[in-house]
Order: sequence, then C-alpha cells, then structure tokens
Amino acid sequence: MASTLHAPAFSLAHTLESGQFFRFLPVTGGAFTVHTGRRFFRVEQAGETLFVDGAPAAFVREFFSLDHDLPSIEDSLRRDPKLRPAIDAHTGLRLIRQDPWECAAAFILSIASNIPRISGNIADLARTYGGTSTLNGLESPDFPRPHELGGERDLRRLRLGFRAAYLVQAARLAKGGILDDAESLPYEEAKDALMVIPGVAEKVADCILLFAFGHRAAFPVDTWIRKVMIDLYFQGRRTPDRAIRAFAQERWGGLAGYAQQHLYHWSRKTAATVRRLRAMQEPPRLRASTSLP
DNA sequence: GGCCAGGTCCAAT
DNA sequence: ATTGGACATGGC
Repeated sequence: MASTLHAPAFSLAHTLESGQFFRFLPVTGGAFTVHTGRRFFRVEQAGETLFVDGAPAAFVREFFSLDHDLPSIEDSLRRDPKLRPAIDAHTGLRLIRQDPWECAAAFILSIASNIPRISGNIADLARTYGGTSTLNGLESPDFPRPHELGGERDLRRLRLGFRAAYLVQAARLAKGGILDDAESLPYEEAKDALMVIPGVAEKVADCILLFAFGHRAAFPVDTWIRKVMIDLYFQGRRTPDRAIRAFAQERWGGLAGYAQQHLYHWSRKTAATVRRLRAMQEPPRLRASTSLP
C-alpha cells in the first residue's frame, strides 16, 4: 500500500499544524500518522515528494488539496502587504479536505475550547465508540460515525460539557442526511442549511464549508481572527464579525479561506513567540514568601 | 488560582 | 438590530 507522490508547493507540517485538523500525530523522523474516516496512514515529506503508507495516493492527493494552484494563490495573497508576513511564515500550507461529519463534530467540539482539549475530546470519543484501523500492526480507533455515538448523558461523562447536547443533535441530523444535502449546495445556501444544526452558527458553519466542503470563500471568524483582523485592518476598533467577513469577502474573494488559515496560524505562532520572549525578559517575580513553609 | 477559550443561544434592551 | 450572560470544563 506504500506509494510515492509528487507534491510541489506543499508543506506537510504547516498544513497539519495550522489548526484545521486534529487527528494527526508526529512520529519519528519528521513523519506523521493521520487518521481520517477509516483511513489511518503514515506520511512523510522529502522535498517535493510525499511517501505514504496505508492510503491510496489519489486519496492523499485529494485530502491535502494537492490540486490547488498554491503558487498562484500565495502570490495573489502576498500582494496584500499586511498579509505578506503571514503567507511567508507558512508557505506550502494547504487547506485540508476533511470528512464532513468528522469536521462538523470537531468544530462543534471546538466551541469555547482549545486545540489540546478538542484533540482530547475527539480521542475519547474514538476510544469509546469507534471501530479500529490498523497500520503495520499499529492500531488507532476510528472517530465514530453518527449512529455509533452515545447519548447526551454518556457524552457528558466524557467531559464534553455543554457541547454534548449539540453533538447529539448534530448526529441526529447527520443521520438524516443534512451534511450530504448541504455538500452539493452553493456557499450561501449550504451555510443556511448547516446553521439549522443546533450548535452550528456562522463560525462553525464556515469551518465546515471551508475544511470539508472546499468552499474557499468561507472565512470563519473566531477570537483569533477577530483580533488579528481588527489589529491589521480596522485600526484596533471593535468591529462586528459580519463586517469582518464582508471585508474579507471583498478583499480576497475566493481566496478568503486561504487568507484566514494563514492569519490564524501566523497570529497564534506570533503570540506564542511573544509570550516566550516576555517570559525570558521578565522572569516571574517572586512573591512575598507566603508560600514558603 | 483566576481568566478565558477556533461560540452559540436566548433574553432583554 | 445589538448586547450580556449562561453554558461545562480545563489549559495555561
């Protein structure tokens, strides 16, 4: 099942680590394991070559959107001077084409959460309800399909909090085919269809549209995007999300999704760097010795 | 230890 | 049409 494919203008690490997808693990030698649907595969990049074990090349090509004309997309976005640093920081970052149900579930779980916790919730659900996939003797639990999921009470025991009810409703509607129906619709109509799901409003809908349905005009506005957009383009003034989305649409059109993912990844990396530097310059001040014995 | 999290929903302006 | 608070937990 091992195969090799040509992957120019691609960064496997930037693509996986940009926060759009949660089911991957770095393994020795700079390679990664990826688990999506019932596919569990190993992938390693060497220059413009991708070595894959456990999945067909055609599947991997589609999953990583290797058909997108990245040089053209990045050149176009780089013409925006304020965006250029973000693009240059993570060239080769591609939007991933995820499974719609898993993507919907993941971003419902993302509500008022953080990446480590989201990954943990997903892993718990897979361990508890999923089947198993194997790669060269290595096992990994599949994320459960909608009909395999437990009820709200059980999901709350897995510490999903208030997201449990949302996920149960999403599973119910997914079983009814709402995701399949939405997938074939144009952007705006698909968004309206998705927002019928409890727990899915503008932001989560845009994530599904962008990361699963391939609507590259989608521009999910979360706390990070809101902050970086307001800083870069709105003179620091408080701005409604609706206005931010409209601005992105006008400025970047069908490339807004790529702009968004770069801004998200770049702003978080930058924030992390700033925190690290601050920690070095300002060592934690010693408090009055109340904590000493 | 407290603040805030890849938000959403609902009620009260 | 906006705005504030509740919602369950847990990272940091």
